[in-house]
Amino acid sequence: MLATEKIAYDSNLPVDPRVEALVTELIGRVADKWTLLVLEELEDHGVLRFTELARGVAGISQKMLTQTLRAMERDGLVERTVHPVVPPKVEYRLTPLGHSLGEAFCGVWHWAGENLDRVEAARRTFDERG
Amino acid sequence: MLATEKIAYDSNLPVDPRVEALVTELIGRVADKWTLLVLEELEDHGVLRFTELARGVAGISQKMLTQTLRAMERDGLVERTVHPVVPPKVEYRLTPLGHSLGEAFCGVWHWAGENLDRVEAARRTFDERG
DNA sequence: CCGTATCCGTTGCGATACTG
DNA sequence: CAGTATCGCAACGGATACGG
Repeated sequence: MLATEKIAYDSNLPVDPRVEALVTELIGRVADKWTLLVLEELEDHGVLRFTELARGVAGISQKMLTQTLRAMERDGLVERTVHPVVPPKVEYRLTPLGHSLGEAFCGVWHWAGENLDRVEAARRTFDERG
Repeated sequence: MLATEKIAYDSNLPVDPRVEALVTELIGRVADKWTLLVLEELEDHGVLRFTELARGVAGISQKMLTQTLRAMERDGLVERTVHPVVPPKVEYRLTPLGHSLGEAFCGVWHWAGENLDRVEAARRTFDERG
C-alpha cells in the first residue's frame, strides 16, 4: 500500500519548516530504543501482559516499560486493555497505526542486520588510526 | 536491490541474542535526532562544508554537529575531506553506506509524514480523558 | 499483578571562550 | 573556517520502596 502512494521526499522541493519540525520531533519520539524493542516484541507476539513484556524486552526496567507503554498509548500506537479481576490483568497490543510503524521500520532493521559488519569494520579502522 | 534479498524479520524464528543486541544498539546509535537530520541534509545537497551544515540543520549547536559528524564518520556513514588551505576548508559527503541508510529511513520519514495528524489526534484524545 | 513515587548518580547538551 | 575545552544545569534512567 505504501508503494502506491506518492513519495515527496525524493525531491528537493522546499517543505513547510513547521511540518518538518513536527515530523522530526515525531521520529525522535518514536525512534527511542525502548519503543523500538517494545514495538518488535508486540509485532512478534500479538498480545502481551505487562510482565510478559518485561521479560521479553531484555534489560528494560519496570519504570521505563511503564513510561514507554504510556507514551505509545498516548501516540495511538498501543491499545491497553484492563481486565477488572484479581489479580489485575492488563493486556497490550498494537493498534493498526502501531503496526504500520513497525512495517515502516522494517527497512531500518533490515539495513542494520545487513550492514552491522560494515559498520563494525569502519569503527575498527577509524579507531586504529587514532 | 533490497527487495531481491531474503528478509528474515517476518518470521518468528529465534535470532542469536547477541546479534540482536548489536543490531539494537546500532539502531539506537543511528536513529539519533541529529544524525537523522544531518543524513537528510547531506542526501539533499550532496557535499557540504561544516558551516553550511550548521546553517542547514536548524537548531543544532556546533558541539552537537561536531559530535554527530565524528560518530557518523566513525561508523562509515560520512566521508570527511580536509583541504589544506587557509582559511580551512572541510567537506562532508555521504558514503555509499550512509546513502543506503538514508534509503532505509525513507519508510520511516514517509510514515511520519503520513501519520502525523493521526498521532496528534490520538494525543489530544488521550490528554482530554485525563 | 501492575503499577506509582522517590531518591540519586550519570549523561546530554547548550553556552561560552579559546586556537590553528 | 573549523574546530577543541570547560562549565553548569537539566533530563534520563536505574534502584528501591510502597499501594490498589
